[in-house]
Amino acid sequence: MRPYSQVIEQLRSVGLRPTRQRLALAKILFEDAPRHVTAEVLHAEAQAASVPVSLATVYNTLHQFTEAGLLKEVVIDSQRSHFDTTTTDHGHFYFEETGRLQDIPSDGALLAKMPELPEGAQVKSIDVVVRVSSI
Amino acid sequence: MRPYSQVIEQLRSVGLRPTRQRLALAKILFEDAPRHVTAEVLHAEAQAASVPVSLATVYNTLHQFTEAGLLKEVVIDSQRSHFDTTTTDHGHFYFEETGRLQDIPSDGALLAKMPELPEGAQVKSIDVVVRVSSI
DNA sequence: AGCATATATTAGAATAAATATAATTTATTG
DNA sequence: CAATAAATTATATTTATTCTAATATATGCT
Repeated sequence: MRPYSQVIEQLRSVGLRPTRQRLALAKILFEDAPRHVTAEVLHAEAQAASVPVSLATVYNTLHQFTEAGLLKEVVIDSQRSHFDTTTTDHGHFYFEETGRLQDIPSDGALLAKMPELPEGAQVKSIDVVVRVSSI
Repeated sequence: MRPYSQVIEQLRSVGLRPTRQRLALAKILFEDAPRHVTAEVLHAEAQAASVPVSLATVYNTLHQFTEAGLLKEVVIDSQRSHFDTTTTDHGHFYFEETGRLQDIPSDGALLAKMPELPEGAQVKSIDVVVRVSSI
């Protein structure tokens, strides 16, 4: 069993050293993926798992993992950043009461047709958020 | 010509007094609608139009107008809030280089099918953001 | 292995958007 | 026009995030 070898390889392939902190955060993030985290949540979970990692490193790591294609940033509210271990195209349910995120199966929220793009524009991503209330 | 009477009525109907500041901000917002603003932009435009209004009031007003259904909040990036004078359902193009927002005509980004909702959940809104780059 | 160096991590300071506070001003109602 | 309820304001505060510069760690070379 080489539990980290895959992540180590992925990190190396994007020029990131497999440090103790990055590996520990990767473990938390991916061992029960798919999941969604904020920086604060990930930091708290690291502390709880006795992994001493600073909040600055959590932020750095989330952004580096996102650049490396291991995570995807999900824009849900304008006040905190959310990251998703599922990097393929898909939408999200956002539960307003709890703040919880849930993936929408990829066939469940496709656009009926691609809107006409302004001249010269190139699509970077299509983000779909279905805000739901449980009340 | 009673340029404000419609806004005054709308404010009254939601229990908001038609103050000098609210009317001035409404004028800026709606006289060349449809448009999108952030709090900072609206504040700057008010100053430029010699309407002395504090940033706190701009924030209050944007939220009150949103509650009243005169504006719609658009979540584009996690760091500043955007507001849209168009309150009907529609998506947005977001130009990454310039930060500019552009409405997608309502027939241009409809979901192919409504994703299956979790039990007891009620849809509040469906937000579609197409991030585009001009490079 | 040991050393040099490039890269990471960290605590803490700094920044920026947004909200809260409490005093003052303004709009409404009688 | 007075009473009062609501709104505005300057300022302080909060919160998420980024920056900084010092320290620590990983890597490559011998």
